[in-house]
Amino acid sequence: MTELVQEHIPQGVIERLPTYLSALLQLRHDGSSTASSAQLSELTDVNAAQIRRDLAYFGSFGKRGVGYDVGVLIERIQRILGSDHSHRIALVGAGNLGSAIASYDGFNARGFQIAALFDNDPGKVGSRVGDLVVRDIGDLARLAKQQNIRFGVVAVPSDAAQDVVDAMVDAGIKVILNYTPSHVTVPDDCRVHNTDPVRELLHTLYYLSRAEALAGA
Amino acid sequence: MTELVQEHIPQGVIERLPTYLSALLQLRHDGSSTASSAQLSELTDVNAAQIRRDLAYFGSFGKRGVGYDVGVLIERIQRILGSDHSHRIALVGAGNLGSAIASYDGFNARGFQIAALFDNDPGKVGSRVGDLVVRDIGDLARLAKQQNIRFGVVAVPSDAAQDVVDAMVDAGIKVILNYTPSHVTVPDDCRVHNTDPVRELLHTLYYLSRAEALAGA
DNA sequence: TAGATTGTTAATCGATTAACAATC
DNA sequence: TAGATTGTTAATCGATTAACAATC
Repeated sequence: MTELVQEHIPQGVIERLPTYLSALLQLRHDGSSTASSAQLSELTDVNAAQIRRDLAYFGSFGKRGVGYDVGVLIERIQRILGSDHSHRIALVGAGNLGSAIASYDGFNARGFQIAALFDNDPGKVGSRVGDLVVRDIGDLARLAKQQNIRFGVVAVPSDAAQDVVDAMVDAGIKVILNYTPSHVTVPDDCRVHNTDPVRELLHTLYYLSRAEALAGA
Repeated sequence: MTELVQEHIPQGVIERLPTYLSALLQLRHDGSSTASSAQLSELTDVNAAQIRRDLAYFGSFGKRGVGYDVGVLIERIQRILGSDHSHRIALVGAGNLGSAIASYDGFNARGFQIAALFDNDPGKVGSRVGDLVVRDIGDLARLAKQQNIRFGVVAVPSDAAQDVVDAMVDAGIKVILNYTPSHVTVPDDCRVHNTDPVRELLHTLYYLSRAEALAGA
């Protein structure tokens, strides 16, 4: 029996699922076993009708008059997203940023595991960063293929970004998180997400400027 | 003479302006003096008609038959966003992550300046990180008010996040970039942006799972 | 003038939300 | 049964885009 899924699901829906999941994980952590769309709305700043509508794209997971079972909904959303099992990540760059990412506790808790840490500095290769031993960047392709790693995180100096990305693509990595401000290119079957803090600041700056203009006027 | 600006501008428009700005800065860096909406479309993956439509919310900046003057458009977008002058940022946390952010070269290049770095560890206070001297977190409010700092970046351990955010709010900071996985709360007149890499990975994971399901079937 | 490209309209497309019957 | 809340419809709202007259 195959799952019934509508042919096209709006991107906005997919982007909100992780938000719902975060809220649900928090609810479970706090000991709640059920949640209504109204409660989820409170926690996520998403309209309650929209939450129900979004979930309905994938099936009916709630009980009328009762709400949603937190555990069940977590499981269903994780299944939909494909995070019902752990995914391995290759992290490249063992400097300050790489070390910070390697010890970031947000990955493991939510289905991602940093499987290997690479650097091109012979002085760093072999040293430990948290639980990881720094490996030579030359081993990336072999290890990534061996372990079927499809996620990569780039935490190297800007001017090395494209080279690292190219190496990741060659290694079969499909989703890349780029922490450098460099614009990098990848083939069509890969995705890059640039974590550009300035872009976010610029966008909020617009609203801030207007609020201050109003207050000052 | 006041600027003519429509009463309401869609949020999507505001969110795309930084994208256009990045492309234009790159074009200027590469020596181009004019750009058509078709060229910008190529660089940004945004429909050319939409770029023209978006810009038209704020005025008419181009020349028919010619295109947009890169320098002029950069200046106009920076003026619209409020990034035509530099903004000071207070960074809290002088660990690996804080040190990496302090030396991130993407801020200065685009109108943001890390004005001060704070930590609560007496062993770190007074030491240097790049060009900055680590200051005591107790000095945040005084310095932020003195220098009219309205941007804050949180790079501390998760369990200290809310305390730091509270201190930032007290110090008059209005826009906060939270690098911890903790959910933090702020008053209505402040904005928090959580840089949650897992959220982005989860969302791309959905598409990746489907692509692989198709390929495997 | 001929060619190019903007600014803008009007049509399409898609997402959001209020409302409510179904039902736990 | 009465109360609550889902799942879903239908209406609204808003954003995207093709098309083209204006014009450099």
